[in-house]
Parts: sequence; structure tokens; C-alpha cells
Amino acid sequence: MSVRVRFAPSPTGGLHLGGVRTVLYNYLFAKHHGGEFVLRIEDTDQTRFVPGAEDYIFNCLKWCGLQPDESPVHGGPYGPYRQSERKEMYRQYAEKLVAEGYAYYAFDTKEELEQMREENKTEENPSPQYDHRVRLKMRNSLALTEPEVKALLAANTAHVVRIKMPQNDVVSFTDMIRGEVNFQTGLVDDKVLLKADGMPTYHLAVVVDDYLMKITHAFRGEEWLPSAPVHLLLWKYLGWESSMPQWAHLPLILGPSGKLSKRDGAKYGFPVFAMNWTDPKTNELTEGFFERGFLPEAFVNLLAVLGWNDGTEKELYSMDELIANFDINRVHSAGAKFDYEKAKWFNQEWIKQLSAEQLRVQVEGYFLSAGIAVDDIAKLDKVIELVKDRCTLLPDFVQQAGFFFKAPETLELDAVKPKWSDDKKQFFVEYVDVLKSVGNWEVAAIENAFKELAAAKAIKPGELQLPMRIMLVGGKFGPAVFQIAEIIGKEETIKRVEYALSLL
RNA sequence: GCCGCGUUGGUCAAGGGGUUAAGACGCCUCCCUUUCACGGAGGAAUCACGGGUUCGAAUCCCGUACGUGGUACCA
Repeated sequence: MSVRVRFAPSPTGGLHLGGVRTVLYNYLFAKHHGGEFVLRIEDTDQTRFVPGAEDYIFNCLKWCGLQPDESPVHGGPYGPYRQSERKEMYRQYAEKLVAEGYAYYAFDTKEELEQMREENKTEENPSPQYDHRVRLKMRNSLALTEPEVKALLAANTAHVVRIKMPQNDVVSFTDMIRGEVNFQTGLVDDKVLLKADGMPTYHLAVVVDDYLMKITHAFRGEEWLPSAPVHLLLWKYLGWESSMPQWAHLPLILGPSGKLSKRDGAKYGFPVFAMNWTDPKTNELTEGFFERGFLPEAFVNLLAVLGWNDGTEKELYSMDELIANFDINRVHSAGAKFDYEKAKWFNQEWIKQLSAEQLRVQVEGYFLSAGIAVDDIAKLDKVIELVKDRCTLLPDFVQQAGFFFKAPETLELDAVKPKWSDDKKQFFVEYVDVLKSVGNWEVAAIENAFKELAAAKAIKPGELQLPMRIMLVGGKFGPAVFQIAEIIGKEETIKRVEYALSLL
């Protein structure tokens, strides 16, 4: 049977690191086994609908190169892929469970539930559950008589369907990452399966949809582990046990102080979402890796090895290499703290690894938004190749290479002035004349002329190189000066030197 | 509180009874480079704690501590 996995986000906001990594592991596992990766939208909570969130998720996946084989926009044989559009499919299963005694109707109002929690609340038990200890005291089809229940139902009384968790049972399963995990059913509450509005909760929906969509392996975040016994029981009660997927609960990605939250981004200065997300209600912007100047190759790479390794020392992987090497059994069971410094290192490595041609479009984009026009693609490629070793994030190219296309607006003259002298000024005045007569404009000629003149004036060339650099570049950075002079051309070199001289 | 999961340098981590306990990021020193990087050579830094089991424990078992998640008609 072909491998089928799914990622099931709820479209309520930005897609953060952990979410992308969950998609990634799903995707890698599916592709490694030649299977399908399904994207299902879990939008059963109508109160949390956020416009734009679904499109946003697709954009992020596209940027990351993690395209689903089946989804609301890609289609597929098991649709619809939006749970809100599958609403009618769930009720029958909930009813079946009630009919067979595995679930029951509950008519408790919000107020009644609150009251129950309030009354049972003690210091020892700050969050009382709706479970076997209280269910017979509540207003549900277990506690009420049959005529009472029928009457309530006939009167269209708002009600939910809850699972009836066994009082004394142990549910266990083998997690692909953690091994055997056990739960005592009596400690788990009677989760709502079908809400009063007819929508299923996550618990019913995952089981029904995973079954209907023929999912073979279910990977999700560790936060789902505590409700796993509910899902296991549902598979069993619905009679689908033999087609239950294999589970893997992925470790959490932590921030500098505990669970990674979008607040950490603002607080510690690093992005936590894949792409920029602006909350339509609060207008609050949470920064994304894309906008920060990360390459998708690097983003995927760093996420892949945050919690997984193939047992070798390899750390840099292309998507194809990840697909070839990924093994869910080698995923760590412990949560991993996200390290932005290392994330930047991955990006730097990928910038070094990609060719100028592969970086060109993105670099040009940053140039354009910085007001730098690029007229010559061959020149751009040459420049990218020359400076990419000193760029960590894509916007760094503006600083590191912008001066090849546009004269620096400000010169860091403070780096020159302390050691400036009339002799040095005279040197540059004469050097400009020499440059004007250089016929063969290339590094060797420019550099030799420089050194010869310096020797003639008995000034160490090294002391003149920094001023020269500031004149051409504006600051103390960039590739070899004469290399820069060659690329920006004779006319421009002379122009920049003369301009700088006018300021000194 | 209860339940689940976890715990190897600051961070990511390999190793799963006998190792000088890999490697990477970051940090420090030096070399290269008369800029900044890249690159190269070194360095500091680790098995949470306590009991077992064993000739021998980072590795297996139990307990404790700590972290983290769950305990919603949210996912």
C-alpha cells in the first residue's frame, strides 16, 4: 500500500517554524517512500476563522518548495480537503458511536459546565474534567432517562456528542519516535466529538478524515500526545483499527525561554514565521524568514536538522538529499531550542553554495528596493560571485555589492583622516593622472601603477590602500580594491577618487 | 494538582554496557589577508542528581529534580 501522509493546519494565523518542520517531515517521509503528501485544512472552529490565513499557508509552502499532492487548491480523489466542506460526513459516525454505547449526547450549557468546574475545583485539582467521576451528575444521555433524552432531542435542544472514556482501561501504542506509550483511560476526559453547531472537533475529524483519506502515517506535534488515547479508541470503536495509521509525535521547537512563540521573535530579534504575517484584526506584524533574507534552501535545511540527523556528520542538505536520507525513526524525541545564530550560518553556507545565476533574481530584488539599478547582468553575476562569501543574509548584498552599481552616498572619512597627509593627498592627485593614461584597464595594470607610484613617493602601499578603498566603496569592507576598480571602470574610479579628494 | 513526554558543552547533536565522549554553531587564540569576509591551525566548554544492576554505566532499572506539553463545544 502506498504511503500517504497529511499536514492539517488550522487557518488561524501565521505558520511558524514548528509547523513548517512538521510539513517538512511529512513531505520528506512521503517522498522518500514514493507516497503522497496531502494538505487538509482543519477549519472546524468557525469562531477562529481568519481571512487570508489559508492563502498564506499555501504561499509559505510554495516558497519552501513543499507542494502538496492533494489539497483544496491542488484537488485530489479524496476531497473535499477543507473540513468545513465535509461537515455532513461526520455526524453519522458520531451517531454510530452513540448507538453503540461508545459516546453519548450531552445537553449541558456553557454555564452548567462552568458551574461543574467551579464546584469541583480544589487546590489539589485546579482543572476538573468532564469524566467518569462527574458524567452521571450532568445533563446527558447517560444520566437522563430515555424519555427525557428523546424529548430534549425532539425539541431540538442544543447538544454535543462526547466520547465515553472507559473508567479502567489502558490504551497503548507504539510511536515511531518514542516507542511504546501508555495511557490510563480513566484519567482522560470525555472529549466532545461533535459540537453543538454540528461541526466535529479535531478529535472526531482527524480520525474520520485520516480513515477516509487513507492516511498511512500520522505525524503531528508532541502537544497532541495527551489526546492520542481518544483517537486510538475512536479508531477502535469505529471498527477501523486495522487501517489505523502509524503515529509519530514530533518534538517541540523551543524558544530561548520555553515554548517558541511569535512573541519571542520580537523579543529576541529573529523571525519565527516562514513569511511575514499581519494579523488582520490587530494589524500586528510577525516577521518571516523570507523577508529577513533567508533562502528557502537554507530554511528547509536548518529545519530538517533541528531534531533529525542521519548519523553522519553531514549538515548541509539539498531537498533531494533530504528526501533520500530522511528517516523518521532517527528523529529526536526531545524538544530542541531554536538557535538563530546557527540558522544564519546555514543561510551563509547556502549563499556560498549557490551560483550567481541562482542568486541573481533575489539579489536584484533587494537592489531594486534599495534604489540601485542593475543594467548589466553579466556584471551582476561577476559581482555576486565576488562578494557572496561575505553575505549572511540576502540583504547583505546591498551593502556588500551596491557600490559596484552606485557610488557610495557617504564616505567613512573618519577612517582616513587621522593618518591623512599632504603627501598622501598628492599621491592620489598624481595617481588620477596615471590612471587616465592606463590603456589596459585591468587589475594588474591598476595595481602596478599604484605600487610604482607609491614606491616613487616612498609611501607604503598598504597605507594608501585603505584610503583608496574608502574612496571607491565608502567603508572598510568589500573585495580587493583593485578588483573593484576594474569592475566599476576607469571613468567611475577616477570620478570617485576625485570626489573623495574634494572632501579631504 | 493530575497525566504524558523529555533531560549528552551556552545551542544543535553523535554515541545506546568497556570511546582520550565525535562533529557543527557560537566564543577565544594564532595563521592567511595592509579592509571586511572566506579559508586554515589550535583552545575553553558536556553525560541533571541520587540510588541500584554489573567486573565495568553517558548507555539498563527505580526514584528525585528540572523542563515542556495536555488537562476547552481551540487546533
